[in-house]
Amino acid sequence: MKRYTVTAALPYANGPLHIGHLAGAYLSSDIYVRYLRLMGRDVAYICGSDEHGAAITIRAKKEGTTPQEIVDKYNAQIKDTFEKLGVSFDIYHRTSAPIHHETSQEFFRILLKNGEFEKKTTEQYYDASANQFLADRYIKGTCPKCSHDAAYGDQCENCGSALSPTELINPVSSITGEKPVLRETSHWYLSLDKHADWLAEWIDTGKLNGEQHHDPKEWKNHVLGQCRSWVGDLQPRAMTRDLNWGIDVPPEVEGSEGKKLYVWLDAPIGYISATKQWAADKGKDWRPYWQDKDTKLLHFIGKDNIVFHCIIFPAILKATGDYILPENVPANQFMNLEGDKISTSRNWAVWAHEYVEDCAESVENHIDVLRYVLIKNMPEQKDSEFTWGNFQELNNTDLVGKYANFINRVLVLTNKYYDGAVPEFDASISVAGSQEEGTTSTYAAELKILHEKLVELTNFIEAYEFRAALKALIEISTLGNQFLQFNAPWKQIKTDENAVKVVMNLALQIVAVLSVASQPFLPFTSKKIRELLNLNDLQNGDLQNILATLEKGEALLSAGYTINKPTHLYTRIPDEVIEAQIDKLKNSRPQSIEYAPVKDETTFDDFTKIDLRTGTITAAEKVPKAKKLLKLTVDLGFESRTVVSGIAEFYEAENVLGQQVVLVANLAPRKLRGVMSEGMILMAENEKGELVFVSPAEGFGNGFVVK
RNA sequence: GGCGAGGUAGCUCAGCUGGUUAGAGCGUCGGAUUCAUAAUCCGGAGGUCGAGAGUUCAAGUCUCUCUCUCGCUACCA
Repeated sequence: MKRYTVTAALPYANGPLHIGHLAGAYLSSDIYVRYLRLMGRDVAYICGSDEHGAAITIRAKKEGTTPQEIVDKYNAQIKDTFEKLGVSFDIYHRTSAPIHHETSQEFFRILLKNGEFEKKTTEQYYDASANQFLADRYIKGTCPKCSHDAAYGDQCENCGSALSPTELINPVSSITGEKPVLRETSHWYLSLDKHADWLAEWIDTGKLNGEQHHDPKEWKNHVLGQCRSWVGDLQPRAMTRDLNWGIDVPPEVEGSEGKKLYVWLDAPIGYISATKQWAADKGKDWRPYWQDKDTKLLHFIGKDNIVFHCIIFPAILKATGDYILPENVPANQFMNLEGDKISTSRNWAVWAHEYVEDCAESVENHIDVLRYVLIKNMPEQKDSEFTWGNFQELNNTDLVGKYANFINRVLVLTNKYYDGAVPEFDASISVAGSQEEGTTSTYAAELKILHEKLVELTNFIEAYEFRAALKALIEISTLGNQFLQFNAPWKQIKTDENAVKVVMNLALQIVAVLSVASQPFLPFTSKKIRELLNLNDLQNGDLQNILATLEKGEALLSAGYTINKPTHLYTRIPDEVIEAQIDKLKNSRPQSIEYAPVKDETTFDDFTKIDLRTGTITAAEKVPKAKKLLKLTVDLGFESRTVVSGIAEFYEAENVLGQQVVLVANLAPRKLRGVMSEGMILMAENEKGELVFVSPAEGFGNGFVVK
C-alpha cells in the first residue's frame, strides 16, 4: 500500500462534543493514523464540520440568530476541543467552504451526465410568504373523506386515512397560516437499486469488478450485518431537497432554482473537498488519495452512520467513476455513561470541552487519562460503559501503578546508581528472565521478547483492535515491572554490580520503547517520556526504525547517554475528584427542558365540543405485532368502549385493570393495527416521553363529564 | 412485530474456521518485597458460558425455539 486516506465522521456543527463521540470515531482514527505516521506511511487524516441541514436552521431560529453564526460558533469550539485532545487531523475543514460547494456540485454534474439520476416531478404545496416548499406535515386542511378540518398533509387524524397534500380541501400552511399554492417541484433520485448487485457482492465477498478489493472477514460483524440487511432492498433515493440552507444544485441545471443537495451528497463529499484543501495547502496533488488503487481508504464512524458509509457513499463514488471505495469501515457502537444512555437533551453526558477545563487542575495529565479510559472502554464490538469510578480505578492502577511507576522506578534507579547515565554492561552476564520467576535469561533474549511484544501491539492496531493494543502497551510495562522484580537490582547492587548494569540498561530500553509505543494512545505522555529520556520529539517513521533496531538486536539508548531526573507522569486521583464529577453529572438538569409551546388560542365553544368522561379499564391485552399498543376495554357506566392506546412501554396489561381514566368519548373511531379504537385515553407526557394516566379521584364513578 | 448486534467469573471484557481441566484485567483473600506515587511481584478462591431442545465421538463455538439489552424500522389519537 502506497498511501492511506483516513476519515473520521464529520461532527454536526450544532452542539459540542461528548465522550461518546470521542470513543466512537475520533480516538480510534487518531490511534490508527498516529501509528501509520510512526510507521512512515503516507497518510491524509481528514475531518471537518458538517454545517448544513434543517436542524441548524431550526436551532438558529430558536436562538434568534443566523445559521451562519451557529455553525461558526460550533465549528470553532469543536475544532478547539479536538486540538486540545490531541486528535491529530491533517485538516479540520468545514462544509460551508467554497471549495466544498464546488466539489459537491461537480459530483452532481458528473452523476447527472452519467445518467445516474432519475428526475421525478411532483406537485407540492409552496408557501409564498415563507418562500419555501412545505413538507407534508406542515400542511393542514379539511379531510376529503370525513370532513375533519385539521387533517395533516399526509394523514387525517380523525379518520386515519392516508392522504396526500393535494387531496386536502382548503389547505393552510402551518408555518404562516396562509394558503399555499401548488407548484411543481422536481427532484433528482439516485437509482440505488441499479447498484444493488455489485454492492451485495462487494459487501459479501469483498470483490469489486471481479477483483479482490478487501477481505470481508476483516470487517466487524455488526457492520456486515447492518450492510446485508440494507443491501437487499435498495430504493431510489432523492439527492436534492427544497431547502434554504445548503449547497445549491448547479445553477446551469434546468430546474435547479431553490434546490439544495441532500446531506448525503454533501457531507461525505466533505472528506474529498477537505483533502483538496489540505493538498493545496501542502502543495500536493489530492487525486491519488481518492483515486489511486494503491490507496487504502478507511472511514471511522459510529454505528449510526454505517449504512451511508457502506452503501450510499460507495454507490455515489462508483457511479461518479474514478474513485476508490473504502477498504474498511471500522464503526464503533455506542458508549453509555453511568448506567444510562448518553443524552444531549437530558444533559446526561461528559462534555469534552468541559472536561478539558474542569480536570486540568485536579487530574495530572488529564487529556491522556481520558484518552486511556475511553480507549480501554471503546465500544468496538458492542455498547460499552463509562463510569467515573472506573476512570479513577484505571488511572490509579494501570497508569499510576503499572505504567508510570515502572518508568519512575527505572529513572530513579538510573539516577541513583549511575548519575543518570545509561550504564555500559557485559552482554555475557546472565540475568533473571522477565517471563517467569526463577528463570535465567540474557540481554539479547530479553531484547527479543521486547521486540515481540511491540510487534504484537502493532498487529492489534492493524486489525483495528485498539483495546487489545492498549492492553499490550500496559503489558510492556508489566514486563518491565516483572523484570525489575525478579532481578531486584536494589538488592543485587550490594553483591553484583555488573549484573545490575545489564538489568538497568535493559530496563531503560523498555522505557525507550514505551516512549514510542505510547504515542498513538497517549501522545502527551509520550512527549514527556521523551523529555525525561532526553530524546528528541518523535518523527514519522520512528516506530518502524525502532522495530528494525530491536530486530537486529541493537539497543535504542546507547551506553553513556545521559537522561533527566524523573517526574511523576500521572498521580493518584483521590475520591473527592470523582465524587465532584458524579455530583456534577447527577445535578445537571437539562439546560432547558423543551416544554411544548402553548398552542394557538382556541375558544370555549371549541373546547366544549370535546366530550371527556370518567371511566375504568375493565380489560386489557397487548395488540399483537405492535410494541407500544394496548387494547383496552373502558367502562363508561352507560356503555363499554374498546380503546387502543400507545402505553404498552409504560404499563403492563395486567396492571391497568381497574385503572380510572379520562376518556375522549366523542372522538371519531379509528383503526389501529387492525383494531377499531373508540376513543382516546388522556395521558400526561414528560420531557423524556414517559406517560402517566390522568385520573379522577379513586372511586369517583364512571361516565361522568369532565370539564 | 420486522431486521441487525449483543447476553461468558462480583465488575469490564477476550475467546478465529466446534476438540485436552473456559481466559485476561480490576476487585477479593493469602504470601513475598521495599527501588518506586501504600506503587510492585507471586499464589488461591470465584463461571452448569441468558433458558431449553437438537446435530456431533466432541458445542461458549453449528441449528431451532424462547427470553432480556442496544440500534434501525413499523406502531403511540
